[in-house]
Amino acid sequence: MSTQFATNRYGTMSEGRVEALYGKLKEMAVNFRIRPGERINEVALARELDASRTPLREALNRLVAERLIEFQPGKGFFCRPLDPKRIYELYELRGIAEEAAVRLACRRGTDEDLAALKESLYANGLTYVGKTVREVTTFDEAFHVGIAKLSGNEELVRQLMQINERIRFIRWVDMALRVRETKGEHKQIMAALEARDADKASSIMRTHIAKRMDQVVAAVKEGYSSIYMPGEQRLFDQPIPAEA
Amino acid sequence: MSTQFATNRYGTMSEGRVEALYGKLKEMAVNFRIRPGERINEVALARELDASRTPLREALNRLVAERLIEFQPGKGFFCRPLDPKRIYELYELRGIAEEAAVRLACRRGTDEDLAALKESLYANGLTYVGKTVREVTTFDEAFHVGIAKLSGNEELVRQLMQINERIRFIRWVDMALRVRETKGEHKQIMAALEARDADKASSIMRTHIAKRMDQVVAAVKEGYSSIYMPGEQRLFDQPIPAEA
DNA sequence: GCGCACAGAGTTGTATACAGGCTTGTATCT
DNA sequence: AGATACAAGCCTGTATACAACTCTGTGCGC
Repeated sequence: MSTQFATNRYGTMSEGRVEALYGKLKEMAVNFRIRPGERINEVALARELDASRTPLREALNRLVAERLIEFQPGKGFFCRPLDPKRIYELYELRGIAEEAAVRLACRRGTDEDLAALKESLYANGLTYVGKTVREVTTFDEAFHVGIAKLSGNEELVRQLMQINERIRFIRWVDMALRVRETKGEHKQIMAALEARDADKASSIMRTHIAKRMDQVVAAVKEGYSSIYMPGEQRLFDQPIPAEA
Repeated sequence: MSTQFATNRYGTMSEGRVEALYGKLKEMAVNFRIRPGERINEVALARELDASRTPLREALNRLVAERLIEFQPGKGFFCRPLDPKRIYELYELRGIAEEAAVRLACRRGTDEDLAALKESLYANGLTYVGKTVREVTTFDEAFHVGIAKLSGNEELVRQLMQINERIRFIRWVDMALRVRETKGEHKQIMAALEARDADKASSIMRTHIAKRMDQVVAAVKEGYSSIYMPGEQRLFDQPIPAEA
């Protein structure tokens, strides 16, 4: 055999066409490459993604179940809207999941696990200057998911990741405003984890997440026109300047 | 117009074909009408449900995203297996969600809400004798979901319902063994709610759920042959006898 | 007897066609 | 001018066809 990974008929290795489309579409929906509430034209999208409508619709249906896409019988598929109430609820849910996760992590994470997490925190989080908002948010999410993984509960991890996908766009806005606070808070959480202090860890976690909720929701409420720039999302791709 | 609800081309009212199939399939998957791990034959299933493969597959894809059905590219769709670890994790996740829900319910539920919940508890829960396991489990779920609704967080409610679907089959087993304890525990939770005692309510909730986890998981581990009767699920449909 | 190769049937994967709604723009009427 | 009815075009919904792949069972060689 010439290559380690043979490609099958889909051109990918062992991943079905539907899964590939699903991945691309998820990225589009998460990032609001499709505008909030916008109707999806299946034929156009199929052409754009170089696929046929059948697998496209199958992938879209998965996203409907994940609530990244909405569906109205007879009307078709739509991008989910940016709804303040929903975002508030998702932040709250995220808080619930993360608080529980960090408690479980205190109890179940091995010392090696904690060391590895700390390592990655310091490796990734040494500085945010020069990184883009997207990058910093990726690190942030990875840290939180890393904690959740220490809980040992894969379903909890999956649920957290699913919530994250649904609010990631908003978290960019969030992060663009308050990058500078996260690093310190992460260190605090890490310290509480190392001390195996579940109460302290979860309480820091709670305020860490709650702090962000209100102002973000307020921003969305005021009309997302200010935070949602159709087409242009360059803000999130610009490097963060050094402190003033 | 003759009838209040006109039927459209799908034979249902304003519900698309995919949604109808989705509903039927969900029922089949939740109840393990399809056996755990069993491969699904699309043509046969389509004929059985009197549909074509295209919408059937769309519905199945939604269930894949909800983890009630699994999918392997090139192989097809399978019923999810009965996996002890997963069930343990889902029970744990359920505990997390319900604990948070009852805390929020203490804070946000109005007195009228609580009164209505209590009403339904006493209306439904006066006695379990003569009811089937399925019926009792339905009431039980309704009570718990009722609490979650008082949290005001629809996403939390939805998440709880989704977890419930994934463990409902197991909860029948559970319930068949310990119906007699639930009523009292529900009354205790209700009392703590009325006293607006979030700590007490959540702690009762925790033990209420945790109590069930271990033995259920043990039962699944021993091989689900004992709890899963292929074809026959009559146990769950038999009336519960009076106490010995 | 055991293993392997191969053939055939069966099943999945996807493109496509067509029917039926939905949407939108226009023209007409009030 | 504004509202409404209508018609044309567009888009969705699903059936079906066909290609590609998987699985099973048989027969052959060892």
